[in-house]
Amino acid sequence: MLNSEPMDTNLPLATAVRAHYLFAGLPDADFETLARQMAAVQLDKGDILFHSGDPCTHFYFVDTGLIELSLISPTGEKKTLEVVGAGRTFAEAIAFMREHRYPVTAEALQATTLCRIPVTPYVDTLHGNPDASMRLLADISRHLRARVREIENLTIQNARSRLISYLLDHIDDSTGHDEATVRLTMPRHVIASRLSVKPETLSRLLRSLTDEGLISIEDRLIFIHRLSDLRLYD
Amino acid sequence: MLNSEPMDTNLPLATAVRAHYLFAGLPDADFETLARQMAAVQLDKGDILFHSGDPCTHFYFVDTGLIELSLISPTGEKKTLEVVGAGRTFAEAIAFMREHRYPVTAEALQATTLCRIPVTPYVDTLHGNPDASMRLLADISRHLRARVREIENLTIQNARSRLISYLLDHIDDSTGHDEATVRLTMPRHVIASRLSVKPETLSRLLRSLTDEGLISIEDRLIFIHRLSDLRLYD
DNA sequence: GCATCACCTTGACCTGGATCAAGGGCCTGC
DNA sequence: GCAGGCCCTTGATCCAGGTCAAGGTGATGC
Repeated sequence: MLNSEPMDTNLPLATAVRAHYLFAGLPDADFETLARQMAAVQLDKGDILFHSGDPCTHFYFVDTGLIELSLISPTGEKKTLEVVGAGRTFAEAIAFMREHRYPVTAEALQATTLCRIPVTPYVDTLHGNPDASMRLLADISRHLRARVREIENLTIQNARSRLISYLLDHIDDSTGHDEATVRLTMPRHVIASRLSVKPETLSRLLRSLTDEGLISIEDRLIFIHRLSDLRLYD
Repeated sequence: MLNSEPMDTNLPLATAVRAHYLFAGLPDADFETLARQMAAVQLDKGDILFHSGDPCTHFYFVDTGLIELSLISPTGEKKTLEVVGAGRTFAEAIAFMREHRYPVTAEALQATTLCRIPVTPYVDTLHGNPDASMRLLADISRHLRARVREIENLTIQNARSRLISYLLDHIDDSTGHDEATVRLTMPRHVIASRLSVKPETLSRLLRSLTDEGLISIEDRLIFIHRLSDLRLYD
């Protein structure tokens, strides 16, 4: 279950947070003050860190594990917005939101270690640190850009194109030739939700790409035979 | 056609920009410097101010008129993201984007007067103005929030619910009782695109709400008979 | 060894919204 | 006045993707 404890600023976790670009620009003194107010949080798979609509006072840094950020309808349907892995922060954009409530739900997809950072002290340090403010501006702008892209995908691409874009965006090993591999790090139903389709549809789409000879699949590993061909459909 | 000229800082346009919250926090001297680099822009209906993908160096303040921000697919399909009216800015979030290209296309829906503001000098003034930085952070966060809402609408609501939300969000005259009116300020096909449906579908949806007695329509004016009833479907 | 459960696939069928086609109302220019 | 454009509505039909139902596979526990 969910469990948190004050953080020792000498722990490796503190060092990892320090290195994150949202904190890298801060003077030591400011960071120390902040760090004393951070806490480590442990989550098991399936634990919910916060629900959409909960009052929000902290944002988070992922040390290990995976956090799924999703929207959930009154009828229980879920849309995965993003999956955040080690070394990244999430929910930092809440700092300046009118309604102080999380707009999304955060759930651990596996056992996860987080660093919880209180927003108010962080915002306070921004006042004296133009550089840090610029970094946060860049960060939030990047999120905004990503959301605009998502809307673009949802409205002017179909499910097949979204899957292809997803594959092309998640290549982990490109041999440099016209082929590549993608390792699926999340359960397929999470990927389906990220792509805004049902798992059945994802399964059928992967099937049809396979049948057309564009990819082949071995468990969680997907081989893209000809990147150039795949991109034609993007 | 598109036409621009350097701006006299004594013009009413400069006063209007000065009053906008992104500038209200700036010291006079900083604003003066900025204002000297601004220019007024006139657009006719249908003029395109910039296309998605164009290099971006300016953002804009709308003095009069309406600007449609949209995404356009290679096959020419258009999705309206937002329509910006008098007194508001747009494209300010480009300031911190990696790729210095507009992510959307901006088109005048009617004759429009804008003030064009160069990004770089604006960002420069932010360094010395923590308050202005905070305002921009709040502004971009609000945009981000709006996009997340849009994704929520697109994925977990259907077209009918989106229309109902739209109506409820655009009430201009609420008598205080359980009824209200909505004036459609844009052509229906633009509203359709904002809702991510085809004009035919919007027409049919309005028809069915009318048939169910929830609303009645008189040209560009929609009467909501019982707000409470309409909200049940939201 | 086998029950259970999570995860995934496959098939048959359904449906919301798109597409295609036609027509009506109302401007604007000649 | 009327020709040519929007802009919008309505009807008929289509289809991408959802829903429902039935397995299959593999991991975990007893």
